[in-house]
Amino acid sequence: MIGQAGYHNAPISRIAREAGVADGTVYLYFKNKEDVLMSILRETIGHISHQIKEQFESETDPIRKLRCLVSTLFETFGRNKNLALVIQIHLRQADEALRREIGEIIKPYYSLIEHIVYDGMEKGLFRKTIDPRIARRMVFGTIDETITAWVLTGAKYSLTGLTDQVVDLLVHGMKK
Amino acid sequence: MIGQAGYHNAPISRIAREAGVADGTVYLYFKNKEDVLMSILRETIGHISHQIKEQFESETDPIRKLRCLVSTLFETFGRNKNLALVIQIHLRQADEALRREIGEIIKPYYSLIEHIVYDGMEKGLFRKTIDPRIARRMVFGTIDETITAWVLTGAKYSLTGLTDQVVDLLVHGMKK
Amino acid sequence: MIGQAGYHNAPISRIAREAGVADGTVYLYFKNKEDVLMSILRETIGHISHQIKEQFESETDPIRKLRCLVSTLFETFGRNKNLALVIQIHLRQADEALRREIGEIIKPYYSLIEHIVYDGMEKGLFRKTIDPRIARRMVFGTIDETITAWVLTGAKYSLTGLTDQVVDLLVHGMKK
Amino acid sequence: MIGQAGYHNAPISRIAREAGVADGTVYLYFKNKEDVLMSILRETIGHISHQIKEQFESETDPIRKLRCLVSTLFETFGRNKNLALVIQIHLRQADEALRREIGEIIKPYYSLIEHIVYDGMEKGLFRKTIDPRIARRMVFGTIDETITAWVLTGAKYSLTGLTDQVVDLLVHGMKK
DNA sequence: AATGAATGAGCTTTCATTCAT
DNA sequence: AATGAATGAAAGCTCATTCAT
Repeated sequence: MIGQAGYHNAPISRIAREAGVADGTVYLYFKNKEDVLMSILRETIGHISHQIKEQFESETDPIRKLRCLVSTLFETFGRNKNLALVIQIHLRQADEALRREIGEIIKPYYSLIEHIVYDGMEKGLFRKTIDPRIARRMVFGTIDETITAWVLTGAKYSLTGLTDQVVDLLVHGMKK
Repeated sequence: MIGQAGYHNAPISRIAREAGVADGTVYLYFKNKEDVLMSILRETIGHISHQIKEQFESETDPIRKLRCLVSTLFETFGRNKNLALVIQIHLRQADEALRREIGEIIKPYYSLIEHIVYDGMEKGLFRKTIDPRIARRMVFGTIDETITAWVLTGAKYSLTGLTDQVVDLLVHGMKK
Repeated sequence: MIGQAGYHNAPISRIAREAGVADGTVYLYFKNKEDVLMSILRETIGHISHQIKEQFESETDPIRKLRCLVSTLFETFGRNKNLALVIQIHLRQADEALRREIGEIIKPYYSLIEHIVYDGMEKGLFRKTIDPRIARRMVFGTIDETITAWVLTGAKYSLTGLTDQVVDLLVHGMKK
Repeated sequence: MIGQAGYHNAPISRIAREAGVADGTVYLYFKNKEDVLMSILRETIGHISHQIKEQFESETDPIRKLRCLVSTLFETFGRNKNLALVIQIHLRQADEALRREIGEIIKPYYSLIEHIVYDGMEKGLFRKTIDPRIARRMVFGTIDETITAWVLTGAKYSLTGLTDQVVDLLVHGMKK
C-alpha cells in the first residue's frame, strides 16, 4: 500500500490522499501514525540491506565490498530522495522508547559496515589500531552527509558519480 | 535572550517562558517561530565558528587545525546535546526557501573545513586528487555522525575522548 | 443473536463480533445502532418482567409479591452487572423521541410495581392516602439505587442478601 | 464561566459555543473535557450541600430535616433540569478511577442523608433495626427517581408539590 | 514596549454506516 | 443472505499567532 518515503512531517491526511485512500483507511492497516512511519522505515531498510547482503556473497575483497555498499546506497537513495530524510529526522526526533525501536531497524546497516571493517582488519588491509565503531561512524556519516547534501541542494547532479571519490577517501582513512 | 538550543520541538510558550518574557513579546523581535529558531542557530553557529577561527590564528599545521576543529566541536556539542539535533532536524525538515537560509547559516562551518582541506593540499600533506567538497562532507559527516550517535545512545561516554581516533581516521583519509 | 446487555458504550464492531456475525450483517436486522440497543433492552426487560409475572400467578399477598419482585431483580442484575447501566444511561441520554420509546419498553416494570401498590391498597394493607405513582417511584428508585451502588462499588457483596432489608423499608413506607 | 449543567454528551465545541468562547479557550481553564464536567459537578453539588447544611443548623427534628433536604433538592433540580442527568450519567459511565473522584464529590450528599438517618435512630424516631446505608439508598434513590421521572416526562408539573408525599413515604419507611 | 488571554486552524484518531462482492 | 474493506464526519486537543490593554 505504501511504498514511498517522505512522510516525515506529513499529516495522515496527506499520506492517505497520496495512497489514494481515506484517512480512516490508514488505521485499518496501521496502529497509529508512528506505526506507519516505522513500517515504511522497516520495509525500506530491510529491502536495501537484503540487496546488499546478496551482492556480498559473490565478493570477498573488503574494498570492493565497501564500493558495493556505497554504490547501492547511492543508487537507492538517488531514486528515493526522501528516504534519507525519513530515517534521519525520525531517528532524531523520536523519544527514548522509539529510538530503541529505530535502532533495531537500522542495525542491519550498521552490522554490514562493521562487517567490512572487521574483514579488512583481519585480512591485514586496514590498520589494527582503528576502533571499528568509530570507523563505522565515519563510513556511515560520510555516506549520509553526501546523500543529505545532495538532497538539500536539489539533487541536481549524479549521486552514483561520486562513488569512487567517496570510497577512495574512506579506504584511505582505514588503510595501512 | 537566546543562548540555548534545543527548541526544535518546543512550543513558543516554552521558549518565551525560559527566556523570561511573555509569549507575545517574542513576536516583537521575531517574525515567527521559524525566525526564532533560525536566530538561535545563527547565533550559536556564529559563536562556535568564531571561536574556532580565533584558535586557527595561532596554528599553521592543517592536521593540528583539524584536531582543533574536531575537539572544539566535540566540546561544544558535548555541553549542549540539543544543538546537533536542532541543526539536523531543521536542516532536513525545512522547505526549499528555508534550506537556502540554513545553508547560509552553516556556511562558516563548511568553509572552515574546506579551508583545512585546501591548506593541506597546498602544503603537500593531502593528496591533490581529492575533491575538497567531498572531503569536506567526509569530515563534516563523520563529526556529525559521531555526535549524533553519542546523543542518541544517551551521552554516556566522553565525546572529547574520541578526538584522537576520529582525527586519525580523517587525516589518513586525505593524506598522501 | 442478542442475549447480552452491556453494550452501552461498545462499538458496533464489538457487538457484531460477540454475536458471531460481520459488522454489515447487523444492519440487515437493525436500522442503526440505537435500534440494536433498544432491542437488547426490550428483549431483556420483556424476559424479566415475564418471569416476574409468572411468579405472581402463584402469589396473592402484595408483600410477598414485592419480595418476589425485589429478589428477582436483584438476582437478574446480580448476574448481569451491565444491564442496569444500559437502562439508566440510555434512558437518560436519549432525546425526546427516543425517551418515549424507552418509556414504552420499561412500562411493564412500572405496571408490575403499580399493580402491587394498588393491590396492597385494595387489600387494606397500604395507606389509602399514598399516591401510587409516587410510591412506584420509591420502589423503583430504591431498587435502582441499591443495584447501582452495588455495581459502582465493584459488586463485592451479595445483592440478594439485601432483599429482606430493602423490602422491609419499602413495606413500612407504604403500610398502614 | 460555566454555570450550566447539561453537557453530559455535548462536544467541547458546543460547551465552548454556549459559553461564548472559542474551543481552545476551554483548555485554558480546564485540563480536558473530563475536568470541565467534574468541575461543573463539584461546584454545583458543593453549592447545594452547603445550602442544605446551613438550613440544618436551625433545625433539630430529623423529619423536618428530611423535609428540608427533599424540598431543597426538588427546588434546585426543578430550576436546573440537566443537573440530575449530568450526575447520573457521569457517575455511571465513568471508569474506575473517575468514579472514585465522583464518589468523593457526591459524598457530602450521602453524609447529609446518613446524618438524618442516624439522628432519627438516636432520637428513637426510627427503628433501630434498619441498616443506615440501605436507608440512605432508599432516600437517595427515591429522590433521584422522582427527579428523573419528572425530567424525562418533560417537567410539566411542580416538583416541589411532591415534597410532602415523598417525605411521608420515606419517613414511614424508617419510622417505628 | 510588554503582556497574556483568546483564537481557530489543524492535527490524530474512532467508529457508525455503506456497498461491491 | 452475508461479508468486511472502505469511508469520512466528528471528536478532543495543541499551539502559533494576534491584539486589546
